[in-house]
Amino acid sequence: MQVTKTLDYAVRSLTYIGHEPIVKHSMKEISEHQHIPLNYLAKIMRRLVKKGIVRSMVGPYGGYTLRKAPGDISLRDIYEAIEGEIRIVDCMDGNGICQLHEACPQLPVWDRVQLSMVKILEETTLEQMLSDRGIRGFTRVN
Amino acid sequence: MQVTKTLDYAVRSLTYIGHEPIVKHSMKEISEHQHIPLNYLAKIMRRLVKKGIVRSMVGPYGGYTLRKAPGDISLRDIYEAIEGEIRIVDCMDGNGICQLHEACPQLPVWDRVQLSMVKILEETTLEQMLSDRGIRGFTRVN
DNA sequence: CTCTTTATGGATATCATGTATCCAGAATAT
DNA sequence: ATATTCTGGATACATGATATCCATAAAGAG
Repeated sequence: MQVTKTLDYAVRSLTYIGHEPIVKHSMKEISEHQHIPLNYLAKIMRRLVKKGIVRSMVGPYGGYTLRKAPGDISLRDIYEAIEGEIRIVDCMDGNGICQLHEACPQLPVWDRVQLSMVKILEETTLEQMLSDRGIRGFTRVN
Repeated sequence: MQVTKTLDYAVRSLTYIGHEPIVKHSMKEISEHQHIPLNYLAKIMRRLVKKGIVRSMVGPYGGYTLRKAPGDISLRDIYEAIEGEIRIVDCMDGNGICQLHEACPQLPVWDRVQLSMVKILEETTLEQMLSDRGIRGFTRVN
C-alpha cells in the first residue's frame, strides 16, 4: 500500500518537464536534475510515451515535451501509465471470481477505498501539481 | 499500492472468529476454514495478539477469541497491527525531511489520498464487515 | 505426573516484484 | 560522417512479502 519509487520518478519527471512545456528536455537533463538513474528513467519515459502523455524526439537536441496540456493530464493517467489499471485488491482469478466460495466481507470496504482514491487521482492534474507551491518535504502521517 | 495477502489473511481470520465471538478458535481450525498456511497464520495471529485485538489461550481447547467487541475493532486497527503505521509515501529520511532540496508538488495529493483512506478504514469496523452480507467475490475496478 | 494439544519465538527459505544496469541499434540534427 | 539521443531487450540486484521448520513453553485431560 505504498506509492512506488517508479511512480514518484514519473511524476517528478513530468512536473520537471511541465515547468517549461515548450522546451525539449533530454533524459540526461531530467536524470541529473531529478536524481533519477538514467537507464531506469528510460524505461519510465517509454511508458509515458506509449500512453500519449509525452512526445519524444530522437537525435541531438532531442528529448521530451508534454503531449497534452498539463490541465489534461491527471495523476490517474500517470498512475495507470506506470502501474497499469488501478486495482488495490487482487483477490480474484482470471474471471473476476473470488477463490473463496463464500461471501467476502472485505470487498465493499476496499472498493470504497479504491473509489475514493481514484476520484482524487482523477481530479488532480499536472497543472494543479505545478501550481501547488508544494510544502517543503513534510507531511502528516495521519 | 495493493492490499497484501497478509492483511487479507488477518481480516479473514478476524471475521471468521467474529462469527462466533464466544468460542475459542484454534489456528488449525482457522487455517483450514480460511485456507491460510498454518505456520504463516501463526505469525499473523501473534501481531493481532500483541496489538490487543485478539486474546490467545494455549493448550488443549485453546485458541483465539476477540479481545474487544467487533464494533470496537476498526479496519485501521487491523491494518496497523499488520503493516504498521499507515504511510503511503515513503519519501523522507529519518528526520521526516524530503531528500530533494526542492518543494515537492506531489505531497499534497498523496496526503489527501492517505487521509481519505485512513478515514474509511477508521470508520469501518469488524462489526460492519460481519453484517455486510458481502457480495459474492465480485468488485468493480473503478 | 505424564501425555497431548496448542500457542510462541526464532531462524531460515522461497518467491515476486520493484529497482537498476548494460548494451546494441535506430533515428536525426549539424 | 559524426555525435547525440531515444529505443528495446536482456539481465542483474535488492527488498520485502510469503512460507516453512523446529524447538519450547503453557495448559488441560487422564
